[in-house]
Amino acid sequence: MPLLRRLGVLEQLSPDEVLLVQELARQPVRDVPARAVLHPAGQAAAPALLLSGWGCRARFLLDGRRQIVSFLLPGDVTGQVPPLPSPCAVLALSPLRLLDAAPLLLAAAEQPLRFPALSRALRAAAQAEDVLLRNQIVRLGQQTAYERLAGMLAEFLQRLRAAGLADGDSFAMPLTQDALGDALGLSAVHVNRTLQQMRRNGLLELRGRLVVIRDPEALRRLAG
Amino acid sequence: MPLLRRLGVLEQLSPDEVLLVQELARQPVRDVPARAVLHPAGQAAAPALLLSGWGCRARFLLDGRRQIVSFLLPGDVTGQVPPLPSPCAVLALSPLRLLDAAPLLLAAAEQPLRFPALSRALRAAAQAEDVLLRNQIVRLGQQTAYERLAGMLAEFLQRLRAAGLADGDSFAMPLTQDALGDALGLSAVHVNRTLQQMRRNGLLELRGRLVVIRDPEALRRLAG
DNA sequence: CGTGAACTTGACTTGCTTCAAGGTGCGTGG
DNA sequence: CCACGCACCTTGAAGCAAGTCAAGTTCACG
Repeated sequence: MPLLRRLGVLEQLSPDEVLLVQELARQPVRDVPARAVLHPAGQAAAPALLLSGWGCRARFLLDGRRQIVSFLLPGDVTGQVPPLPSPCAVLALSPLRLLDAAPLLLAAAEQPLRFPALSRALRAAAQAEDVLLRNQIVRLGQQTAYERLAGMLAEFLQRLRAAGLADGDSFAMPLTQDALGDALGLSAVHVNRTLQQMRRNGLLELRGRLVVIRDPEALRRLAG
Repeated sequence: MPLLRRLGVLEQLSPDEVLLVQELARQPVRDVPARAVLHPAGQAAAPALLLSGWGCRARFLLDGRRQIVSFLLPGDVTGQVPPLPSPCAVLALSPLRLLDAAPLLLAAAEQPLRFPALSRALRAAAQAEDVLLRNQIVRLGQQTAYERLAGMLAEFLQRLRAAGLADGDSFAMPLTQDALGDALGLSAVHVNRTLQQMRRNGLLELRGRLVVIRDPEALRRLAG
């Protein structure tokens, strides 16, 4: 379970916390097909824990342009208690398996002393999300298509590793080039050409949805 | 005082909170010249309350490119307790007057029941900052130079109004076109040309540092 | 098989950058 | 008081990264 992995890596869970998480695991799982809208922009959302699949937070302009603000990967938690309306829609980019995260968030918010590792881990996750937002701003503002893509892929590798979902330097990426473009402020055509250039330069290989990073060092250098 | 104004607008202060704020106002003010580095990237920062002047959070790439991640306007609070290292540097874009914000943040964090309006206001401010980050991502990812500039100026107007620093539809903007460019992912030259086009289109007037918005409606429409 | 979504490739266009050369306002020191 | 330097703004010309349009190709799936 990616969340356990992520929390466990960060902190040692207390017995009470282990119980809470085990109880969570017995909750019913919610399945959602690719392309589903988990909730539209401007609505308050029930918090959810992503077990598997990739989603995103996105904003739409009046003329249909779409900006993917951030990606949601397995182990991520979306929303908060109490739920607040957000200007971002949440979309499923692949089939998703979700768990209600309200018990988790409530426990951490209302009894931080009883669930110390959990609440610290959740605060750290929120902090990390903030850093990713700022990284995204740097990418979009200053970097070339080549650098943006490198940075994004490096970020995926790092996040999936933390969730135990990377196999060495490779991982499954259930994204269309269109979605990548909408996140990176590029056209899908240009994403395509840039990926090809990276393959030609020996940075990576693509086998269907599988991304194999051949030169992680260069990737990180490009990302800055 | 911009902070009082912003907090007061949002919430009614309790007597205890009024006392705390009055005590703060008796603290020594820290003055900082334009172009100063309040603290470099990667260092933990003491939290500060900005009384006057404009600053920014910025990140630098190895080759010198600079991305201004967010602007700090009067009434804004930077940093947290306990201080945490951040990948962003904090810079003064004009002369600044600062106050130590540690007492404020500590009070809100440790005695939320005694300072309810204050802690709610600070949470709301953090939330608002988050929204601005996402807006910035949409701007950089999807919008043209013209739209980006419109959105940024609309945001300035709105934020300065909340701080009581806008005079109708005009405000003082102590920014170079270079700084605007570094925030919007544009060259200073292009910021210049775009501003001229806005003037020609009757969107705004510039008189030195004074920005006079002539058509706030159009500005907001462009921003999306 | 057929159908649609995603990926690929080529030709052309464009928004923005870069480079370069002034112009302007202002503080500072002779 | 003037001259100098410096930071900032303005304008023109040329180049380029990325977008758009359009025509396939590949592949998964019913």
